[in-house]
Amino acid sequence: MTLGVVLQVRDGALRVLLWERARAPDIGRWALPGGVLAPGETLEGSIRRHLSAKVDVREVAHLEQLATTADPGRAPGEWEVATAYLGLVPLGVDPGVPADTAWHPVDALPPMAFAHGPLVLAGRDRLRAKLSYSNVGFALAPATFTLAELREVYVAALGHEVSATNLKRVLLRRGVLTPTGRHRSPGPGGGRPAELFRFRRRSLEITDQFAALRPPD
Amino acid sequence: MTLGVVLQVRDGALRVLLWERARAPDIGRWALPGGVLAPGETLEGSIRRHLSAKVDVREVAHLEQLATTADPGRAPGEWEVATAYLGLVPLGVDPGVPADTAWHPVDALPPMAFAHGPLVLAGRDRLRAKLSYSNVGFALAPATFTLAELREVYVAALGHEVSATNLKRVLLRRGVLTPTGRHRSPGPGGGRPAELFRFRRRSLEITDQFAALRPPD
DNA sequence: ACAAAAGTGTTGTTACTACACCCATGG
DNA sequence: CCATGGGTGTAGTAACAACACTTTTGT
Repeated sequence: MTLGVVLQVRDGALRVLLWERARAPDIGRWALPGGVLAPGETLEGSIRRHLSAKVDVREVAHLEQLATTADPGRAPGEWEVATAYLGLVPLGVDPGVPADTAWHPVDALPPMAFAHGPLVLAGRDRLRAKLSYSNVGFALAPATFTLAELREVYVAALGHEVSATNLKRVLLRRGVLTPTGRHRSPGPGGGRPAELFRFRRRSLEITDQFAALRPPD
Repeated sequence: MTLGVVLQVRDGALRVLLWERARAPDIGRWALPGGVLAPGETLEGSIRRHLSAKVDVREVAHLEQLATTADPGRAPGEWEVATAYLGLVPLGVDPGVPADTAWHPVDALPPMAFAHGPLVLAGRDRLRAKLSYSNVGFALAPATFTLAELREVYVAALGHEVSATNLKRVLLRRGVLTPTGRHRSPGPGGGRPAELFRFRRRSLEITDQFAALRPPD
C-alpha cells in the first residue's frame, strides 16, 4: 500500500494531514491517508490517487518518496508492505478536506494508528534537512511572498528562530530567490512596504551539494 | 521483492556486485542480487537473507534503504514492487562470490537487466552525498588505515581528486577520525612511516547536519 | 646525500551569523 | 513626528582549499 505524509504550514505550525479511523483495528486513532496499490500501478500514481480523495492533488507542490516498511506485528496476522511519500502544500491554500480528516501539528501528534507516527517524524526530518541544502521552500511558500512571510514558514518548518535578514542573503546568494519588483503596502500600523519575492524555480534543486570535500576546480 | 546495491572499492574503483542472468527474461544481462519477500518478513531481513547467498553478510558494514519502485512494463504482464537497499563493504575484504557473480565498476556498467542501472547510480549518488556530511566512510575503509589509503577510498568513491592533507583535517576536526598511535613501516622506497587511523564510530552519524540555516546558539 | 612518503604551518577565501543602523509608510 | 515594519552595511568567525615547508625513513 501507499501512504502520504502531507505537510503544510498553517497557523504558524507545521501540520500533517491525518484521518480518524472509524473502524477496527485502531478505531479512534489517527492514520495517514493512503490505500492499496492497484496491480500495474506506479507508486507515485497510487499515492496521488489516494490523496485525491482527501485533498486537491494539484495543491501538492512537491512529492517525494520517503520510506518503505514491511513490519510484522502491526496486527497479528496482518502484514503489508507500505511505501510512504512526503507531500508538501504551500502556505495559504486551504484544500477542503472531509469531515474525518484534520491537520495536526507534527510536534504534538494525536494517538496514531499502526506505526504511522515515526513516518510523520521522518517526513519532518527530511523536510528540515532539505530546507538547508535545497530549494524545497518553494513547496511550502505561496507563489509570491514577503520575507517576513517566508521567515514564518521557515520558523514553523525548522522549529527554531530564523533571521529574515540572513535568510534573504543566503537564498539570494544561492540564486534560489528572485525579487519580483512588486511591493506590498503596509498594514494599518504603517511601516515600509515589503518587497515581494518568488522562488526562481518551482521544482526541487540541490543548491548546496557539497558542504565539504567538493571537487577541485 | 528486495534488491541490493552492494558497493566496494576494489582496484582503485568503486564497484557494484552484479549477477549474470542465465534465464529469460533478459538472459545474459546483469542484475542486482535479491529476491522475493517472504510473508511476514522484514525488508531488511529479506535483503540480508538474499545477499547471504552471494556474499558473507557480516562483511556488509552498512546497509540502508535506497528506493522502492513499482514500475509497470519491466516485462509485459510482469509487475512487481521492488525495494532496493544500499550495502557497503570495506576495502580489502574479499568475500568469495559465486561464479555467475562479479564486481563491476559503477562508472562502466555492463548491459543491465530490468531497470537496475538507475538504482546503481542512485546508490552511488547517495554514497557520494553522505561522504560529505556523515561518517559513512567507516563502511568503505578497513578497520585501521593510513591517510593515503583513506584518500584512495575517497577518490574512488567520489570520482575526483581529494587531498590527503585536507581530508585529514576535515575528518579530525569533525571528530570522525582518531589516531591509533600505531604506525606502518614504509615500503622499499623509503619514506616516513605513516600514522594509522581508525573511525571513531563504526555506525552512521551525521557530522555536518546544517550547512546553513543552523539554529541560533 | 638523496629520493620518497608523510605530516605541519600558513595564507587567503567564502559563507555564514549577529547586530547596529537606515528607509518608507500610516497615524 | 513618531511608532512600526522592512531593508542595508559591516564586523567577526568558522570551515575550508591550496601550497609551501618540514620530518622521517630506505637505499
